[in-house]
Amino acid sequence: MSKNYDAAVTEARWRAEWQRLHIFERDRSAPREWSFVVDSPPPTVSGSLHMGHVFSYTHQDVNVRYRRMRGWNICYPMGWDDNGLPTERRVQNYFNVRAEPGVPYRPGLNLTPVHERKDEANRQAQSVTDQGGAAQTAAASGIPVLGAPKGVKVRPEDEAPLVISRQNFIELCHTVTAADEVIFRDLFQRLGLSIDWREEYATIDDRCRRIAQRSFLDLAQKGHVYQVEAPTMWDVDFQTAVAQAEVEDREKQGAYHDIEFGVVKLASPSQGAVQDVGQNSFIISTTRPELLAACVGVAVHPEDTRYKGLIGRHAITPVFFASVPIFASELVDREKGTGILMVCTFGDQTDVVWWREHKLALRQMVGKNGRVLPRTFGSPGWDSDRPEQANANYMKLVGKRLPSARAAVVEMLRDSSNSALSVIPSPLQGEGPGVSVRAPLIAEPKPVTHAVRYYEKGESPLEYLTTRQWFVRLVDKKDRLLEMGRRIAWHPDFMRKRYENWVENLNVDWCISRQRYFGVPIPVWYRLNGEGVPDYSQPIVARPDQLPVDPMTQTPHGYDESQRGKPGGFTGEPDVFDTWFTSSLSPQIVSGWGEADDHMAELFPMDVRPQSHEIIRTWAFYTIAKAMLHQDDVPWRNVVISGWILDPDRKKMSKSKGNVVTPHHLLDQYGADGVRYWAASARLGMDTAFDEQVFKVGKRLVTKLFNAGKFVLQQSPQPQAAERPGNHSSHQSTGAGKHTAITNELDRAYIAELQEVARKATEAFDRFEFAQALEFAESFFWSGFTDNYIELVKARARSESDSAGRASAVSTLRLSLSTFLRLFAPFTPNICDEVWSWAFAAETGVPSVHTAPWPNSPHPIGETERERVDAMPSNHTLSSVTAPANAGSFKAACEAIAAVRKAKTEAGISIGAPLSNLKLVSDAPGVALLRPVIHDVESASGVNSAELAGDGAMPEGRYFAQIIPVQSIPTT
RNA sequence: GGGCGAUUAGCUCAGCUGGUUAGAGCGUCUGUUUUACACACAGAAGGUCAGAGGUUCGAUCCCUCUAUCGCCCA
Repeated sequence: MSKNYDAAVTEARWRAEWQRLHIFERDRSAPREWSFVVDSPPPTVSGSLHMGHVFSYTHQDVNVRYRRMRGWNICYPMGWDDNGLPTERRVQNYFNVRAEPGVPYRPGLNLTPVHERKDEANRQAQSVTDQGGAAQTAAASGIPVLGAPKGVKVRPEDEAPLVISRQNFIELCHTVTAADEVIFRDLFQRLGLSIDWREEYATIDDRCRRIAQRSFLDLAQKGHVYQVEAPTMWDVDFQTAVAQAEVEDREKQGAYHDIEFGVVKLASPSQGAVQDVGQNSFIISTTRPELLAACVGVAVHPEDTRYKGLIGRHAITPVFFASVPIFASELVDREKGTGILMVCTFGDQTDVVWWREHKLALRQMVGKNGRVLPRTFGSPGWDSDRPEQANANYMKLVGKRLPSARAAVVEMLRDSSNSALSVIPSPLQGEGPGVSVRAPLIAEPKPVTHAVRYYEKGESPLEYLTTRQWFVRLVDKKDRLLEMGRRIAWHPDFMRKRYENWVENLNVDWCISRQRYFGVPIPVWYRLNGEGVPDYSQPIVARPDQLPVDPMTQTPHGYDESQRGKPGGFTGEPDVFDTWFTSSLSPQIVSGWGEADDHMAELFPMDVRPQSHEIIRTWAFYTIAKAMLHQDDVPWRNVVISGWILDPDRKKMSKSKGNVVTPHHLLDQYGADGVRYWAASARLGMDTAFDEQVFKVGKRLVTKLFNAGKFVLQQSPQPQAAERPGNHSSHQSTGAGKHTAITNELDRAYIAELQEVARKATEAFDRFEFAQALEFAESFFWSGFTDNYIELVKARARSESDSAGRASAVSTLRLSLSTFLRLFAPFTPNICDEVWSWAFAAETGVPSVHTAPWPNSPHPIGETERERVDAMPSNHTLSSVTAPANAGSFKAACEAIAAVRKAKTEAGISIGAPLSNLKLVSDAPGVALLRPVIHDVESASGVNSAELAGDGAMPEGRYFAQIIPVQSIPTT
């Protein structure tokens, strides 16, 4: 035993030891009722590692380690969520490449990452300039290239991206994610997560691809998926559809543009011209003037008296002179803007609803890349009363991105010749151009802050584009989804509400297709007709025995590769699944659903899903949906929600704010145990401000365990025995039965309290409230054990005369240490196993504390566990100790010694100073309680014999100490 | 605008089913080198439990309203 604890060395040793002992490995033959199955959400490895990962993944492990000690057969796998947009983005930036269809595959393509190319260029620059500072500046801003004309700088990231094939691009994605996985695996292992690494998977590997495609086949067979060309939320930068769950609102600065529309006069008023109040124009207020060319209607509230007369008539748009219907809808917000609004293809979700309900025209002016498409007014679907002027105006927009298109439209709106009223015949003003009318933009734009929808990972506002997409039908299954939510126990319970709110508000089906390369392919092909046009109405779905399949490189049954893309042949579906489509299958993946080694019967539904609250509406929701559609069951029985780590100002940590804390320096400084303590001390579901002080507390606990362990094992039950650990066979008994050595009243009373602490910690753990369990164990360890019990029995544990009392004290110290090591093992696994290994491993025959029985296992979960608990020697079993005569004996002794300490402090003498006289005053019951344990109080006080007075009135505290110190202590 | 949560010591947080004088750690102040530990120990100061009403014999806790903060959704 060394003087100080070296966390880094010890933790590395135990990580290796746990692997060697195979203690994290699931017993694959164990029955379902003894198994505890964890559905750990596979992290997205292309994201940055932060303390949030450490936080919530530690929560999982703490619960898992507890359950393992209770004797459950643990299934704790880990996967990596590799596919998706973030990976592609990383690969694009990392190698400066772009994939394009039709580019030939280059086998063995070996690319240097951009930053390495920069380093290389930097080295060359350094050798030329020979100036460190200059080279650094060059590396940051651009570096001179050898052979290039002087002063010309080329940055690798400024070079045009290398265009590569789909297959090469996918290979690069695999390369990058494989490297990312290593980083995550290292962190998780360093944290000491007790994962069964034999079960490691990646959502992009063959097995997961097969299961994801099997999921699609099952949904197709059950009629839950469909394909349709429909307006879908679309990210113009990434050029892909996004699902409702991936959308977030951002408060953005915009402006209301007040634009005057014209009203077409009633052609043949049935009731005469009487009620034509002469309203030949109205003002709409819009934040999206750039969509004016896509205007297909005007909506007003049916009860809005201001516009009632307009319903059923037609409006004329300025600039493009299109005639569009004016209709009534309850969905119009009368308070917003002027209460009358233009309906476009498509400004938002409501436009889509109106387009469907009122059978409006479709004027798609925004392309998939977010630029304005070429269109011709005057052609079918693009009516205009003045096509030449409309087209001249529209030409100024074509090819522009939407922000600059907006500026251009606003300019046109300032031009009075673009007024809608200029084409409306007016009895007063005549008709046609040349009539003096005002500009359609009747006022300067009014700045406004409003919510704009973005893809959560995107930087341009989402557009609604009509594209062909695959969907899973969920909107018609809300009731069943809610029922599934009710069948799951949520911890804390109020988190269920978030799920329910999400389901209740669901209004579009789950769009599962993504226009990406790196992902699981949608396993379908389409027949091509004689003109080579795909027939989307009857997709060819892959056969089960083909999975996993890539329709872009493999062929459907009955076709061969030469027919690809040919008239009468076939074409492969180029799209891949939404990431959630695969990652929502983690319970099925771990259980091997439909695989040769199908373990659904042993592992499904799973016991617990640990996760944080921001993915309730996405990950948890989709996982519940999948289990419902495939297995008609819940995916798990419990969901345990971790909160968030906020920065010290209680703000959400984010890369853009630059307030993200990464874990590695904290692991170096406080050890895995210290970091785990920090994570485990947070209440379930609660967001917590990052506070480095808490790590310090964790490290303190580790040190204290080390020192307490050292002290306890240095005590010998017999005066003559050698002072070394492990030599305690004399009082050791094995198997169930009574602990014969612990006879002293104080010791028994102390053990009774420890037993109560263990019981409370166990109950807290069973509710997944690990922080409470830690709190119970920690406070009693510190104040009950180290500050008081050890101090009270120190003298007796070394007594040369009272051998029974000494044996009792030492046995209690050891049983107590054994108990605490097990209570803390889920939280600080390294130090606990280290101290356990000093003596208890050999003594109990249990090599790791993590496989020792939990100190409070009243109801073993099976025969194996019953045997394991029974095999524990009685000197490691709390329940083997005889109950005390008075339950309060220990507490009384603690209060008495506290009174003595207080008196000593007030007298200004050392806490260890001997006393010549001690009088303890209390009431009669207090004295009676204290009398049986007074000897330990006396020795801890430094007095030979104390006087007990039972007639005192106690203003505060139960005991009051009157002391006379030993006046002069001879110095030695 | 709707939903959920939070507000307790200078800071980070506990506080169970309503029940003596509201707790812990950190920080602060004072003291102690004591043989497991100075990464320790002992003692102390520090609170109108966000505010206002209500229910109750009794409210940090239950109810209503208000304020502030956070998240989610429109």
